[in-house]
Amino acid sequence: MSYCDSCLVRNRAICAALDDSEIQSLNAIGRTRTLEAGEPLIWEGDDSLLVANVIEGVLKLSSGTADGREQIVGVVFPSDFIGRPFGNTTPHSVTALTEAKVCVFSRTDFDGFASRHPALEHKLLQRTLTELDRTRSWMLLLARKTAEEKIATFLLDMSKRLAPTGCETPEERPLVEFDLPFSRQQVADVLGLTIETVSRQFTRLKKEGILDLPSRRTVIIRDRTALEDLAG
Amino acid sequence: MSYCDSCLVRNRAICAALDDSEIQSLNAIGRTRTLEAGEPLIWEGDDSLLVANVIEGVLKLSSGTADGREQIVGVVFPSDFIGRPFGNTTPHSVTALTEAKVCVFSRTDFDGFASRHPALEHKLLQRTLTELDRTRSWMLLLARKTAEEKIATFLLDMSKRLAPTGCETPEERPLVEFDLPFSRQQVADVLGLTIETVSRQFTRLKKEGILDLPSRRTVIIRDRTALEDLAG
DNA sequence: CGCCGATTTGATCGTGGTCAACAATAGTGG
DNA sequence: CCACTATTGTTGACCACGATCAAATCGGCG
Repeated sequence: MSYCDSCLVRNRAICAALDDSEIQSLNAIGRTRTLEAGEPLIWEGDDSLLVANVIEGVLKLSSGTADGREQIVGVVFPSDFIGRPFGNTTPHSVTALTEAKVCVFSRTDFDGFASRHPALEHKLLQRTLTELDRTRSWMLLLARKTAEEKIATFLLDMSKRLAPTGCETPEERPLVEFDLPFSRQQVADVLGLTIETVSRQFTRLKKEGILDLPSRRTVIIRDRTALEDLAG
Repeated sequence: MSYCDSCLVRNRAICAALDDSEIQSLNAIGRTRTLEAGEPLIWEGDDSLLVANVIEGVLKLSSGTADGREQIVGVVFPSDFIGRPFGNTTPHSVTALTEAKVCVFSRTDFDGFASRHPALEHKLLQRTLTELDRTRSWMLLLARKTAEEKIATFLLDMSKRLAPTGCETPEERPLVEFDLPFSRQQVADVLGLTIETVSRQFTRLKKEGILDLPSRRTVIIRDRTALEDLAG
């Protein structure tokens, strides 16, 4: 009996490329692991020993300078793939933002398995290409957008990516109300801002009636159109 | 007889995954194209009709906001892959920075070919993973580094990536003198700065004796260690 | 209730952007 | 070959956005 049978992301993660017997063999080399909010899974610069699929929760990929400046370079959600296959070092840290469940593999085991299953590699390639597109778009935001535009873009992005994946794609059903899996500091680290600037922008959007912020992490989008205009 | 036989990047591009007979079939669906400096190959948001390998020259991937702010989100060199396979739209423009030669394929032809040649997809996956790592590192630069650090990092990166690829990897033999394939405006567009700031930083590095700038695009690194210290 | 970390708010500062003038270079045609 | 122009790059003065420093407030938890 395979754990994968009951896996929440069985049909969305790269595993969807595999049939039942193949899933069995993949299951044999993987194991699930639960992480608490704030718990690290991979450290920047470490040997690349692990890869994983996200089953539940949200994790950040981050990178920092020698003198302590930090930047979140990616955020991963259920069904996303984590880690650096076919390479010796992981260039970014991976840390859970919420309580999370991941399905981890030894990198070398996974590399071998992937090499024997082209359909899996194909899924991984598609996923990686999509992630590269998203990352490049984020570069435009980091380099050229104002603080206000950054915040607006970020909130719209989160309202889409946090939406439960049902029959329709998330893009079609963005959330109106959601809890950010980020502290103010982490929002700042995603957008290349400081915590104070993030805070000021949030309160401004609230004052203008575009948002409601009933608790520290809860966001309600009152006027999506206005937010889209601000996103630039 | 295959054109690929004489291809300069035959053993470095993803084509290296293919044997002679496979190269023949790939050759049958591709053609080479020459681009002049400044000539566009793909427009942002267009249907993804083309993919390509870079044979000679340097090209930029760029993205812009509605109101005209531009950001260069990637720079590609000989043997690099261009375009968005397995997807309907190319999210970024591709434009030649120098005179360039590329080997172009219809995206659908390429998709089909790749699906039948897992070794090719594997190479493409590796390349995409590496590019994603590089792009994420660049996010840290865009979001957190000062203008001086950006310029220093950029020049060091170029001194490595413009180095001719011989037996040793480029990383081991960075150039001391090279011609930038970028105008000042384009350097600004890579680093998320303005042309004036770029110009000021260049003259400052020259005054401090770290660089020589004998002509508009020529850079000579006089003190690499100092530059590395500035890169942060 | 009282403590501690997270967040908000306020005051001030500095980097890099903006606007403007000027200089150097490349390109063009007589 | 040189004048003339167009383009690109440099330099200067000033400004604004977001950073920094500092203090107050909120909220969760014992």
